[in-house]
Amino acid sequence: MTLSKTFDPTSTEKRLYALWEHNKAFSANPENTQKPPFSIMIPPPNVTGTLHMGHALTMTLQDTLIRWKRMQGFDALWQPGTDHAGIATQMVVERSLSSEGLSRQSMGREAFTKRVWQWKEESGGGITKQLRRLGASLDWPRERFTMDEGLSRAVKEVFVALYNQKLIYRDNRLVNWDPVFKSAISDLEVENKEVNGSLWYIRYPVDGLIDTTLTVATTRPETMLGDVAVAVNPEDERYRHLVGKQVRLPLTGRLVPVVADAYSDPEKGTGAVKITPAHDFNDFEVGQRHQLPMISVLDAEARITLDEIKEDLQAVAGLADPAFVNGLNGLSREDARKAIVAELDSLGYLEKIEPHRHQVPHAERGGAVIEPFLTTQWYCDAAKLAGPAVEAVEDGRITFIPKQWENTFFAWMRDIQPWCISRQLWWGHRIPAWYGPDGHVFVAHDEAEAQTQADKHYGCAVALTQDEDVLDTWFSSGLWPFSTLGWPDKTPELERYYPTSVLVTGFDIIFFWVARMIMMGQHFMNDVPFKDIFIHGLVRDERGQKMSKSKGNGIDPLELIDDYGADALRFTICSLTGVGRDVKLGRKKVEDYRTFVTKLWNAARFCEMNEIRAVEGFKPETVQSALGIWLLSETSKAVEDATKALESYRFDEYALTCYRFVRGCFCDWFLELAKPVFASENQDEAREIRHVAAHVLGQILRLLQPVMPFVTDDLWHAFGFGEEGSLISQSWPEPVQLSQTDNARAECEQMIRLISEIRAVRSEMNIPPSQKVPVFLKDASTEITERAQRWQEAIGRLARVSEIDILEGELPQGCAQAILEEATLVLPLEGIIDLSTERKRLQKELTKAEEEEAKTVKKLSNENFIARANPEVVQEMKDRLATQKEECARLKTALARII
RNA sequence: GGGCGAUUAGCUCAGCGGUAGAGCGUCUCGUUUACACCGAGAUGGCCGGGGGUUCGAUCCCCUCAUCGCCCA
Repeated sequence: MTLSKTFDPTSTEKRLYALWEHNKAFSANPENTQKPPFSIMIPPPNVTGTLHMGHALTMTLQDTLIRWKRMQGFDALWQPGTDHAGIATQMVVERSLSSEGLSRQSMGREAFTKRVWQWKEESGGGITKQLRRLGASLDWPRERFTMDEGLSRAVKEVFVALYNQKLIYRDNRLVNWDPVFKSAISDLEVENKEVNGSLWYIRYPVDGLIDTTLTVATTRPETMLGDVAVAVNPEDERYRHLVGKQVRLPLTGRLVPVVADAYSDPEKGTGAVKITPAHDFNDFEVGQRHQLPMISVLDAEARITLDEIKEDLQAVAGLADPAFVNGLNGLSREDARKAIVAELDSLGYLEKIEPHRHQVPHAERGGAVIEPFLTTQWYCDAAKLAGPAVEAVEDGRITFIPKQWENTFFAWMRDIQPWCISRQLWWGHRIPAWYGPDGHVFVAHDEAEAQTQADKHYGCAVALTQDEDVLDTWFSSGLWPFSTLGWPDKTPELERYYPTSVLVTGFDIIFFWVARMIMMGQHFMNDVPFKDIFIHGLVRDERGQKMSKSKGNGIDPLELIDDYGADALRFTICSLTGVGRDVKLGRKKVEDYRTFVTKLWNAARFCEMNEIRAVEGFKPETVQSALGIWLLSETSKAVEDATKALESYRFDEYALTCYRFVRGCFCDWFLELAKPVFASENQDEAREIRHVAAHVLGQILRLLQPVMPFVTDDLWHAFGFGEEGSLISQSWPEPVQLSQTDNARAECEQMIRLISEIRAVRSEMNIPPSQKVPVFLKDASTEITERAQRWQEAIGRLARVSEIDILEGELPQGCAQAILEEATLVLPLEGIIDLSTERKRLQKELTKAEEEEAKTVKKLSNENFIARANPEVVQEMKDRLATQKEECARLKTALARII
């Protein structure tokens, strides 16, 4: 076959991916005990999700690792799947219902759930198709979904077990409440946003002291209906005399105590703070410390409700009017606030209003202002589960890369709060708890089991009703590393792939997901879920801005793949993934790295044109030519570096190593130096160089397969290395140890330096490449001379040299000169160059060389250096000085020769 | 307020005790049998400021500044 002029990513990607899938090239094989296992769990994307750059980043890294390990001979499992994303999915389906004039309430739970499943089958999981476009080699037949039967069984099993172990319980406490969804949400799903608000200063009359008021400052005046105390700092002299007294609340007329509590900050506001335990997390704790009642005055939709206070409303002239308060019933938070502030103002209890910037909690999804809300929810005792999870990281069974994330993990785990696991949604794992007529709870795997428990408990048959709520999506995600492998059954997969090898994810879900997997894994599997955790950064745009829909600065990875190919995108991502750094990615970067794909393609075309084909049984040890040995040893170095880079998750170094080797070594030097060999009479050498080229091209394709799977496989097949689609299952290259490479290396490196020197002189002297120039060697060793003779053809082509010879006698007029070790390269250019330019050029070189020499001299003249530094370093400096001195001397001589 | 990270060439980033590097950009030259999605060459840096440790600091320690993230 003949390679087309350019690489066509689109058709190649489509063809190869289908072929790989057809060949089951991504399949793990738990029965194959010959190979050691290596496994990665995909962080399950949201089933409503579409591929964004964040996915492209994390999946590219994972795919690179899994492809690399597969080549290294591991039985590699990359476990695919998606999660059911309770809130997000329910939102999506409710939105489409509302466009049909329907609502979830009107259709009922069962019909709604059915509808969600229907949506999932038809439109959900589109991301799995998109991952294929990226080239992700996931073991698709093993794809899982958190709502699958198997995973649901795991969820029930875990819930029941934790309940029986008293690690799951019900509790009435404050939760973060989304008043739009009317559901509890996790602390972690709350985003605090700084907003411009106000601080309202309100006077509370002190009971029994005429004309004495205590002024509280608050950001939420509407909650004063539910105030149960005013707190002042016990150290605060201003208020000490008031502690133990009571104040009368404006509007409601209730009496509440003044308590001393360190929570009150004397520096903030007036130093006196109103306490509303049912509507503020800090106040809740103050309330508990002082055994204060909790009064809710907002309902599930964050509207004023008077249910708990209407009995106690008092009429106090000029202070409290029950009619006003009754009028607030059903008002939104915002409207109630306006009405209350206006009323306080007109009654004269509003002292002042100050502008105030403060944090307001918002729901991450939907964006509603979160309301702390007092409800009964299911909780998981995360503190108990955290212990063994922390230990696993402490004793090194789990390693974070980069390590500093361990501190973040520890800090959160050591102060972990009870985990609210119930959600007031319909889409998710319904809580396996049933209630008897008196509210007694029975937790069981299914209704029958609950019924049996109930029958026993009550001594007679009673009707049970199941808990309406579902579990937090992260509850099921926390089980992902073992539930996907078949737990609670003892499957071969579970036995073989748990614990998994590495988890690759972003730092934004360390708490949400990573920590929970470790807790659940330790508790139920009695082992860590993964050994390494590679935490990568976030994808940002070129200017370092976070990509977001609202900013409109996001880039669609699929568009990039369409325009530049998946290989280019993947290579760009790897190149930019340093340790612990965000990835700034723009279209331009991908465009730039695409040139590398093209370069590889063109190099391959050159090889093809020169009849370079895969050679069966090639033995690197038999290579005789300096060029061949040099390339093979450079290849070994690249293989070693690339492997080391991948071993330490240095994707940037891996990419860079390949880039430099292919471009800087293989293309720029080897192929160029090979041209004269191919053109020469020496058929033996030409054949050998062809074989070396073929071998190294094969090594390059192997090295790049993990990151650029498409173009490499295409070439692999084209060059006859193997069947189409077979590169993925080839072995990872190993460095070869050649004996006696020193001479060959020295020779090639010296000739490269020689060519570079001549090129530099020519370029600086502005000699056009079309003009060939002879080069004479002065003071050259026989070694250089012989080498230069042997490489005459190559030097001629690459340095545009007409002939290279030893300089007999004196320098001709008008020469340019360059220093190469002990030799001086002389380019006779009379009439072509301006002598003063050459003088300036040499003078500049000399100045630079003298500066370097001076540095070394300074160092060596420091007695302390000689006495205290490592002797090897001292010797190195002495050698360096000798070289520098010689170079300076030669440059001076060269300068002196210019008349 | 607490914690973490960053600060190196115009830009994006490596390096992290012993002559400051890459890619992109810029400038110059160029179409020599793979490649203009190209080649050759050059230009470009008080390695954020100050102090300390050391024979020697971009690198280790302290401190300040600026920016970013997380937690309150």
